Amino acid sequence: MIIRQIYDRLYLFYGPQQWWPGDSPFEIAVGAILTQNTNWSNVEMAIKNLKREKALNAKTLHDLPIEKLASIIKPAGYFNVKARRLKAFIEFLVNNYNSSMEGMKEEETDPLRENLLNIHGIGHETADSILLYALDKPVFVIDVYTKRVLSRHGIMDYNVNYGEYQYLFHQELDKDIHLFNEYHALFVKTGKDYCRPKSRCEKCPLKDIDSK
DNA sequence: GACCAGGCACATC
DNA sequence: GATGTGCATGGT
Repeated sequence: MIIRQIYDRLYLFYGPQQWWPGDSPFEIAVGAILTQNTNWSNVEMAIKNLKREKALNAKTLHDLPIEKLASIIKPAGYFNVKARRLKAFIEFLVNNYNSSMEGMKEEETDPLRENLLNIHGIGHETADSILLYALDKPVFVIDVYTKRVLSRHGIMDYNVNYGEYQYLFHQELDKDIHLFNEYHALFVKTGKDYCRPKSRCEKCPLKDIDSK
């Protein structure tokens, strides 16, 4: 099918993307919140600051005043909002899993996803990024690039909701975490290179792909 | 100086 | 249920 074809085409064109950039499941979860509507290079600065302050762990972050946390993550933008969101996630991790991502990893995917979505500041994409990239759960992550690429090629309307986009990938692909990992990363890559709002389709590896 | 970036919650209609 | 708005930094 076309979903598999697109993956093969992108993988051949770009090769493996080796996501998620991060040293630990905890760092990946923090990065998932920090990167909301934000360029990754800004997130890297914020994470570097957290490491410099030796604050990239649940216990330290839990005790850190929120104003202090906001100032540390400033380069990531929306720092007041994100400080609150990080605090909410840490609270969940401390209260339910004794501060350990390993404990979270033991959970069944579906109920865990529901619980993540109930945390303030964690929506579908952030929850799924944490599930796939930090916890090795076979959940496909949908983002603005995924929607842009599929809608550009007439595969699905841009305004269709998150769940329907995700359902398409879950139907068409084996539940393979390596495949899901690479595919999402490849969407981001090709989205940045060739699927911007101001179209740059001439050299796009998917330019002859059409659902019709 | 405008535009964009690996979203989400909340207000309003 | 759909649509609009605030949040903010750093790179191009």
